[in-house]
Amino acid sequence: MEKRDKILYAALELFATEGYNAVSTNKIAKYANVSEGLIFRHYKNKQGLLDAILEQAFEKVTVLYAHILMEQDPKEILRKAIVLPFEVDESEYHFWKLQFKLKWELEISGREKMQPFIDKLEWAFQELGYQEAKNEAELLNHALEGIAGGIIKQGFETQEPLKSFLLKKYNV
Amino acid sequence: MEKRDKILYAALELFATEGYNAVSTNKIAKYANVSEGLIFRHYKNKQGLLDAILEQAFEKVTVLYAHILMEQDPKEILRKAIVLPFEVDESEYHFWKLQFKLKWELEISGREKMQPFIDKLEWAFQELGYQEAKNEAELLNHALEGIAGGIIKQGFETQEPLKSFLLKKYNV
DNA sequence: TATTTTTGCAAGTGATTACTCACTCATATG
DNA sequence: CATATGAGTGAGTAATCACTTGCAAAAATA
Repeated sequence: MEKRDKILYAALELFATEGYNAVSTNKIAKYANVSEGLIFRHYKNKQGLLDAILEQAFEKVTVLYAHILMEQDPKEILRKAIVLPFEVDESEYHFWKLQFKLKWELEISGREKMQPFIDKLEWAFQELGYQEAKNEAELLNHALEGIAGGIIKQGFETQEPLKSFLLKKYNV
Repeated sequence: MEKRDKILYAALELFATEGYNAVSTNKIAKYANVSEGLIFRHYKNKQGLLDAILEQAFEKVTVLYAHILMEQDPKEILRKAIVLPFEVDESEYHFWKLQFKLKWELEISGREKMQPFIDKLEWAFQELGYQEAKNEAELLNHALEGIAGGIIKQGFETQEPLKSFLLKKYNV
């Protein structure tokens, strides 16, 4: 692995576990086994390093949601949406944790990227004859975000019962 | 207001808006119109200042949940729980935002304090004849946390429709 | 092979960090 | 009045912060 990437992944892991402001560039360098100056040769500054990480994260999110956004069967949309948080690859765990952390630490909303997903949920609920499709979509999204957060903070198993429960509830 | 309290409220506001690690004691002192040294006369260190804030926050949370924990009518429990996020006093806004921020920035769970509330929800669902009371309680809790977070980040109005929607959904 | 470009490091930079110290002042108590 | 005490300050402290510089080795290009 190139040192440039070692820096990025070290920063990702540290940012995700300790937070952006709590991690110094010196710490990143030591964790990546690299001189501190090299960070600034490859990235403009600390913020630029974070931007590079978020860009990669954005790609991963895009891929993850792609299957759902392409799906045409409303029931299948709901099923895939519910199952989604439970099928996040462990190797991408840090990316997800960082999303949640930054959402609050730096007030990076992430809402814009989610909107197409929520819209698709709304459409699915509409197709299935739900009266208040929009509210149903917002509510399910809240629940799924809560589940994802629960998985990140307390582990997989704690949220597992909610998966089958939701699948049953929405009959998918 | 005593300077000791001015420090506390200045720190609360700054921590809530910018985050714990992003705010220096120098900044707090200037914001509170106080010498930096005074912070450390009244509080052991920066962490001690945060602890004092959280202690006050804990009392507020306790009061807020007290009404629900004392309630005996299951329907009324659900109704009060759903309405709760919408009735947070604006003067306590910073306390709430700080809770969410610290939950992720410093990984302070807050789960322990919530557990009696979730248990009460479960009991209410059980009384109302719901099959999977525990899952219903966890799900509603996730939704309500999502709504509270939405109120804090995007404002009251954005979540308003979900209130009446939930009240209707649970028939309370 | 000669020359340029990229990659990398060690040792810096000034600014900022959390925190301490020596001290003054106001009030209270004997 | 004399003295003890706690509130308050402003100038420090060493450590750490994000970031820069000078220079060498390596790699790519000619």
